[in-house]
Amino acid sequence: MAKKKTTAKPSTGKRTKQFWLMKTEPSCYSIHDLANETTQTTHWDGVRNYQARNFMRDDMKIGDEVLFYHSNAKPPCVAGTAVIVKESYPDFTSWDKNDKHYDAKSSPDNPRWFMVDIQLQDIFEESLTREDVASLKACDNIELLRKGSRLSVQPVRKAEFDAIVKLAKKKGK
DNA sequence: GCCAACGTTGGC
DNA sequence: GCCAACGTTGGC
Repeated sequence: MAKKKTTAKPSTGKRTKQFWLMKTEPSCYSIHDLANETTQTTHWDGVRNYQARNFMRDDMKIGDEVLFYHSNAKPPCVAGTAVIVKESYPDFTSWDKNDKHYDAKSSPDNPRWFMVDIQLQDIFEESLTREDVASLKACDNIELLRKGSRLSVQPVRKAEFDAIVKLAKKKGK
């Protein structure tokens, strides 16, 4: 019989809530489309980038909060917030031959791509532009504004999330 | 529409 | 394992 390992750290209490930013092109799927869904919830299908997938598959937990970002918009902006309501499960659109993001290497038996469900939390009265975000001291190092950054699912620091929400409320007045 | 920055693919 | 070629992302 194997001896029990004693090196593992004990699991102590709750995980801290994490924050994310998820990009979508509003011409494809906007925050208003999310608002129009039954229970204002949708599954985040179509991500075909490993780093973004790994964040969804491994790190996103129910209750985590999300900045909802409109890319390729005029102007591109943070449009509101959402919350994770279902943790990762296979992206079934990946084995749908008629889907735009079909991947022959993904199958129900061996899924390659994963997604989560998000629910709308808030639509900002005034969206925040990249310039707005850049004006925040707390966002000096935000991934979104890093040169060359293209990740469609990315972690956000709590201080960044809070500062963005705060500015959105101020701007919306 | 342009194009810089990335990520993936595939020959070698 | 290298890296050129190609396709994609996304701001401007």
